[in-house]
Amino acid sequence: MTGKPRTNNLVERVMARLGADIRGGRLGPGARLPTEQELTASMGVSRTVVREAVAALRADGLVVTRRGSGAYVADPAASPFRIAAPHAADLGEILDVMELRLAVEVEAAALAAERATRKQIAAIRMALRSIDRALRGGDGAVAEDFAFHCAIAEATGNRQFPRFLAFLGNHVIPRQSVRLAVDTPAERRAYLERIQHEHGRIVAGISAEDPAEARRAMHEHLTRSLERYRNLARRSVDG
Amino acid sequence: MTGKPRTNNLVERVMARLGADIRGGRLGPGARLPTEQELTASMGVSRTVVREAVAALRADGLVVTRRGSGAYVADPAASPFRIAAPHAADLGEILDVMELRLAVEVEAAALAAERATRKQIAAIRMALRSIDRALRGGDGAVAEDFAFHCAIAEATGNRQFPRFLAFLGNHVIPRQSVRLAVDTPAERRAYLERIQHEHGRIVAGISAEDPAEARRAMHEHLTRSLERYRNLARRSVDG
DNA sequence: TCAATAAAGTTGTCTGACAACTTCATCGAC
DNA sequence: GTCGATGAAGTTGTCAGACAACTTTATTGA
Repeated sequence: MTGKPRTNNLVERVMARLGADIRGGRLGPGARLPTEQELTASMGVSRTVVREAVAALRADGLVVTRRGSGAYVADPAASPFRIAAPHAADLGEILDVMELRLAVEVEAAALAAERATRKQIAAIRMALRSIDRALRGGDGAVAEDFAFHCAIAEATGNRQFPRFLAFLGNHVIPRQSVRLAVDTPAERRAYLERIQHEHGRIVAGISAEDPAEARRAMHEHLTRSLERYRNLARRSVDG
Repeated sequence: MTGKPRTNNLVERVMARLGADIRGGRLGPGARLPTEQELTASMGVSRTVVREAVAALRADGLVVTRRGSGAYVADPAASPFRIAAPHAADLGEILDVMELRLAVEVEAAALAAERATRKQIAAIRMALRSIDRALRGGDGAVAEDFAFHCAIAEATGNRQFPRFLAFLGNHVIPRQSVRLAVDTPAERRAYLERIQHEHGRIVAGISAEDPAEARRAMHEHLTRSLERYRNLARRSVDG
């Protein structure tokens, strides 16, 4: 029924079981975990393995340990927010995360329009020129595109924005790389040029210190990007 | 100079050192960590401690281990995004996170307006009535307010939004509780009524399937909230 | 009844050992 | 000389036992 364990790693097996008990609610906040002795017995592993598993769960913020007393399920309020790397296979999950990214970037553009320093605007402009250069070189300019968006996030003056984007960018920018394979060179050039036009409009909004315009421009830019990706998802599902 | 270690926990001490080496760039992605033997020697702890520290770092996604080969700094692209619970003392950090929340909630309102099912809209309306009831009972309705925002996040149909909000809500809703202490009862009632009026406008936008209006309403609502908090921060700093 | 004390239980740390696997140098055949 | 096989050394994974530090509970005594 349960099948063989997917991993040879004993620590992960113990982690998986305890993690499931916690997240599944069988062990509520504040509940005490089985003692190390009980776990070694019930799972047939050594204390070393149990302790490493608990150490990992502690690092995840799921449990706290009290010497002499036991290990307890942590208050969820104290555990940090995490977004695991979405499985590349799960298109739905990727789309969900992309929407979250859109939310963050749209506001970032508006904040950048309100607060960007001259230096930061110059950095954004430079990133835009880097994309131009890469495009003229026949490149997809994926890295340059990402750097451009990061420059805007930096210009918010809010450290959470670049942090968030830096994470998402690593996972959720299959844009060009995924898409370019299915297009003709002519379509591709047209597509990249339109992208760059959209970028230009975003920069104009920020430079003009017009948050509403910056927001609109970024929103349209990312909505189109999302829409393309959604079509791709539909296509790969239907046919 | 460095002072005594803040923790008695040896595992955390080793984690702190390795984590600092990694995040500080002294150990770049792909770099190999010192062997367990070297770490036991250089830090004067047992192998047990070193192994638990490495297990924790692995759980954090900072390190991957290869049996027979060594432990390596993970590709940052594979490590999950985390927002640690902001220190309550650090007002600037809280404001930063609140801006991130604003970004997410504004888009959530728009998505809810596009996609909410009848059932979801009913849930939002019910949450709104719960706030009403609590207010009439003389309560601050903090929990009910949070539930209202969560209901909107649910109505996006995107699981990432409620997840994100569920985390932030636990940390960043000192709104009323902080503020109410400094106001007269009359001011307080007026304030809460205006909040509720803003809520009503958000619901109207969502019900009318008008994303632009829902977005505007939510944006104004949260911007005011943020502004109040900013003033509070200024006040507590200046005087 | 209540406080001090003892005992049992639990996590934290140390030590030593072996298994499983990787890496690299050495050696031998061609 | 080149290339593959072999073996040794090094490294992580797991097990076992022990003691220290601390908490909780039960016992005892006033």
